[in-house]
Formats: sequence, C-alpha cells, structure tokens
Amino acid sequence: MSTASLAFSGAGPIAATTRQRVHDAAAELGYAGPNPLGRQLRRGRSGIVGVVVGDALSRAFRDPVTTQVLDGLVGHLGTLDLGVLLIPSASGPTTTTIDPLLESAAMDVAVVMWGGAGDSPVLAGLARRGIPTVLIEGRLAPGVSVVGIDDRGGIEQVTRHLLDLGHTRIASVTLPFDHERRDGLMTSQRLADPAWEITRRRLAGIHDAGVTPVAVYETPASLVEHGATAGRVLLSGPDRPTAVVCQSDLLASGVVLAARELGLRVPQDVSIAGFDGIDLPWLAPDVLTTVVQPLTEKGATVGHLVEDILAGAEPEHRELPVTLRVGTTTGPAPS
Amino acid sequence: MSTASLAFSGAGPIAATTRQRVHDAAAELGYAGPNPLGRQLRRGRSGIVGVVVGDALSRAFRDPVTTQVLDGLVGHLGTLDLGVLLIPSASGPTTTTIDPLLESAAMDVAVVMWGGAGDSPVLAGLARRGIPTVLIEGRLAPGVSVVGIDDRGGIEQVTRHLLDLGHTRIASVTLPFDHERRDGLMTSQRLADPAWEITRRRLAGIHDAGVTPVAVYETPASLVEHGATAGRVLLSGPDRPTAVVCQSDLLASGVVLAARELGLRVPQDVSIAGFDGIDLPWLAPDVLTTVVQPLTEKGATVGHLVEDILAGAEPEHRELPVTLRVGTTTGPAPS
DNA sequence: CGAGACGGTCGAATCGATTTGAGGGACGAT
DNA sequence: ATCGTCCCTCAAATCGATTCGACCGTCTCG
Repeated sequence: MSTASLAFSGAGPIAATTRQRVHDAAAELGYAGPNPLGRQLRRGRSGIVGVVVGDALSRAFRDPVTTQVLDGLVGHLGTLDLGVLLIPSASGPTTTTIDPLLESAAMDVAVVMWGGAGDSPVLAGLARRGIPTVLIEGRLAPGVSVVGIDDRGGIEQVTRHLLDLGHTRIASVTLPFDHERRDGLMTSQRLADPAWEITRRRLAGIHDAGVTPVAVYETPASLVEHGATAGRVLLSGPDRPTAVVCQSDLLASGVVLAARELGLRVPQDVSIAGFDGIDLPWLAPDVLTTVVQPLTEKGATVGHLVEDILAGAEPEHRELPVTLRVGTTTGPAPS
Repeated sequence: MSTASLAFSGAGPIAATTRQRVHDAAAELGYAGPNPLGRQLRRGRSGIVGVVVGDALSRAFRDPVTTQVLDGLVGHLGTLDLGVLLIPSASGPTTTTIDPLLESAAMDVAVVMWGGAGDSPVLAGLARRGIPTVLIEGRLAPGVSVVGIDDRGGIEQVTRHLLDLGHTRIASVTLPFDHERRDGLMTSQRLADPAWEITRRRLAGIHDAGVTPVAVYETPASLVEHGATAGRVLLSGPDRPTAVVCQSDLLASGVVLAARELGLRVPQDVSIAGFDGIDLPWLAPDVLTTVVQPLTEKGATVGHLVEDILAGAEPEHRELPVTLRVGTTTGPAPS
C-alpha cells in the first residue's frame, strides 16, 4: 500500500482525511508504524554509524577521554538521525579474531577510536567491506578520514613550561606502546619505536623540546591505578626526577597520588603534568597542569566528517588545536 | 542469485567448486559480501538491541555504574551476535521530545537504563512500537522485564552497620528525586514521595533500619562534585551528623573529600558509606564502606533476559543480591 | 537395464517500505 | 457545456538476501 507510506511519512501530497483514515485503519490492525528495515533496504542506508572501540569496553569507558569524545559524536549524529552502534574490538596481543559485528553489522560509516597501528585488522576488515572510515587519533592513511590533535606540539609546550621552571631531570609516563600493554620502565631498545601512533607522537614532543627523559615508564592503560604504580617506581628510586610528564591526565593523577603517598609535596618536591584536560574533581584542592584538548569538539568534528562522507565528500584530515593549562601541580624545580 | 547466498552463508549443501566460482566472481565484480539489510529484512530481525540511557551521555558515562553495566551487557550480547545501539534520551524537566532514534531506529529489543518513573514517555513509545523492553532499576510494570537489585535491603544493612557502631545522628545524600534534579537539603514535603523508584527504595532502606535521617540532601546527579557540595553543607552546619549514608559511591567519595577539606577525620569524626561498590583508586588510602552490587553481572543478566525474549520467553523480573563491604570510612561514633 | 534416491543447482516468491508513473475525479475557466 | 489542469490515489517495480520447491544429473540397488 503506497498511500499508507505517504500517510506515515507525510512526504507526498495527501489529503488530511485520507491520512486520518489510514491511521485509524493502522490502529485497528495493530500496525505499529513503518518497519525501519524496509525503509533502510530501500534507501540503501542503515542510518547507523559503527563505533569501534579499540579496547575492552570496561576499560575504555573508565577513561573520560573516550566517553567525552563519544558524547560529542553522539550529540552531533543525533541531529542527523544517525544512531551509534557500539562495536567492541578485543584486539589482544596476537588475537586476529574480529568481532562478528564488524563483519556483518549494517553501518553506513565506521568510526574507529584508538585506531592504533595502521596495519590494524579492524581497518582492513572495514576496507574490505567498503565501509568509509573515520579514524580518531590514528596514523594518516589513504582512503580514511582522520581526526587528530596537535599532541606532539602540546607535549612540547608543556615540556618547555617545565624547562622554564628550571627542571632538568624530567621523567615520562606513557600510554601503551603496542597491544602488549607492558607495565614497567622502558628499555632503550623498546623505546625506539612505539607501534602506537599516539604514544610515539607524544614521546616525540618531549624530544622536540630538547629533552631526553631520565626515565620512561610504560603503562598498560590510561588509568589512575597504573599512573600510581608508575609514580611509585619513578619517585621512590634514587636520582628522583623533579618533574614527570604524563601522556594522560588519569596517569598524571595516579602519579600525584603516589607522590602524596610517598610524602612528597606537589609541586614543591615534584612537578607533575598531564594531557587531555579532563575534569578531575577528586584531585582537589590540586588542579592538574595539563594540555587541554577539545574532547567534545573532537567528537563533533568526527560527526561532521561522517556527515560529509555520507554526502559524498572525499576522506579528509582534521587537526584540532590544544592549549596549555597551568595548574597547581607544576612549580619551580627544587634547588 | 540463490546459489550465491548459499556460497556465502555456507548453510545449504553446495559443491566446493561452485562456492569457489562464486567467490571468484564476487571478487571480480567488487562484491563485498552480503548486504546485512537484505538479510535483516528477510529474517525480520535486525540483530540490534537499543540501549536507552536516561540521561545526557556525557553525564551517564562519567558514572562507572552505568558503564560497567553496559560492559556486562555488551559482553553477553556480543556472544549472541547482537549489536548495541546507543540511544540518548535527554529527558528534561518538561521535555516530552523523544529522540527520533527511539521512534524510528530498527531494534529487536530495547534496554532502558535508569528508567526512572513508570510513566516515562520512553516506555510509552517503546510499547507503542511493540518493542519488547528490559528495564534496569525501574518500577515493575506489566509487559516489561526488569532487572534490579535488593538496594532497599542493602541500605538497611549498611544503616544497621552504622547503628551497631553507635551512630545516632545519621544524614543521607540521595540521588535525584525526579527529573527536576534539584540540589540541596530536602524539605519534608518533597521528601515524602520521590518520583524515581531507585531513590525512593534506597531512602526506604534507611527507615527499614529504624532510622530517621537528621538531614537529607538531594543531588542533581551521581557525581563526585555533587557529593562534595552535599558534604560541605551537611558537615559544616551545626549539629553535624556523625555518619552519612550516600546512595552512590561517587556521592560518598565527594563527601569524603569534603570532610578532608573541612579538616574532619574519616572515620574518627565522621563515618561515610556509599552504594554500588565501584573501583575508587583515587580515594586511597581510604577504602569506602559500601554496599556492593554485581554491576557486570547485572549487565549480563540483562543480556540473558534479552536472549530469552528473542527466544520467545515472557517478560520476567530478576533481582540480584548485594553485599555489605566494610572499608575504612566507617568507624565507631565519636563520643 | 530400469527405477528410485540423492546431491546439487536454479527459479520464483517473500520480507516491507519507497517511488515512479499512470489514471481518475473535481473544480475552474472559457 | 466542455476542456484543461491540478490534486490525489493507486498499481507496480525496486532494494538484496533468503528459502521453498522444482528440476536435472548421477549413482545405486534390485
């Protein structure tokens, strides 16, 4: 029945009386409105954006960075009547198993958060299915859109801030280097070449400022507890660094907690800086010195790219700016 | 082409040579595999479970309770090849606007988190579309499945724990009473009847223990900062309570921070208890006394109910147990 | 040697909404 | 009064995979 379609969609010209008649009949027959599947098949569009979260959801969701970007994305997609389908991707060390959803779920566009390495089986799978992809914080690649930030420049900026304060013994706590997600001080060999782009760039930022970290600690995930572990190791050894540059705010918070635990005053005894600019209400009265990235806007930007792609635009790369926010956790180097 | 279907699905009997021939032809034509929309239409199933989050995503995701349940749910649904579609539902005070996704997205079952009141337009909309619904922590209603916990009993238990420690002046910090989400001390009038089931039940638990709170503070959301605000008010007034029972761990953490801020020792000067049993690594060295609910299992239980519903089972109600975990934030009442 | 059984292949109908194009009715204008 | 136009209604084709049933070839057993 084509008239019924018009009656519900309200698209074509239709008499009010006819529409009413259709609606009455529908109610009588217990018809609950158009079946979305039919519409989607006809349109050739599912109205669904798959969001591939490159980590166990439990862990990814504990990071406000992920959730805030997701919020910005959902917010923008909502205005376009696009839904977000959550696709976990447990990319274990050697696991090549791809979530079946990635293989078979209907989606018009895919968004990959924490894309990691460029050779990811996730990206390969999406490419094979011919699904346009937007990457968040990944390596630039042909055919996919990428939204990133100037994290290298941001880290350089915060490192210079520490140099200006007179620090010379600077350590760093990093995000995972690769899917192995090790926990511990870095060997110079492994240090050479992180497989994960984000870790590599943020590490490079320190060198851009002309600094070679006195120690580098790799954590298995951006979580407070891992930051605390790192902090205990870095701050209790001999030749304690006077400043610690962390690749995320959660890690930095952990280091702050470890410092407090060890009886060190922040920032008198040790300066600690983070990255991301998330809310840390429980760190009060301290305010973390950090590089603020526009998280919600990042999500919204991804949404815009998705919109453009659906409108037929070419893949594109966008880089968002970051700003240094000086808080109370960094101060002059102890003399 | 029906043979092609068989070749890809591998379901029916098919000769290896034919399958190979089909695959070759597919590769040559640039055919990327079966279109999920066709399959879904034919099957009459979309393979999608809509998850309605009853709050702004940014806020909901900041609460580990939500994300952990979601993780448990996604984990179980993943084994069933079901995808999770995120549906925000900005239920403002008087807002009746329903997210268009709720009206038009394809989903086989809906899960409503933080369902709130039973008269929710969300539930009404789902019922009208005839979509089976699983409610998390909502009011029992005919036709919908509900997964809940014995929070009333849990609160009673933790209140008795405080009574045993000799406390008599007990205050409470609550979740929102309704969509107004007020922030402040409760008037006895409003206190009478919280519209939101979860708040009502947890409040009732205190009374079950034979206690009438000396003060009740309503917060606009389960977040650390709101707990801190509540703590500052409750703990700085005259006739300071010696114990505070909070309806969530995040709220309790905020109260702990407020107490520290005011120079009060926990638990010597004031005992503080929470609810949920989430990880609070940054509260160290304190361990929150709290009522632990099995969050991941709760999500998995919802997943099971979804599975059963898709298999044709009737709506069902499940209640999960809670356990009291005594930490370092409660102690004998000051004399 | 013939008939039945079986494995494999293919055609056609189906799921449900959309959309195009044709047809019919009513009203206004000449 | 008749023609033209406009507005509405409706039939039919389409999107793509699935599935039932028909058909054909071969193999086996009597």
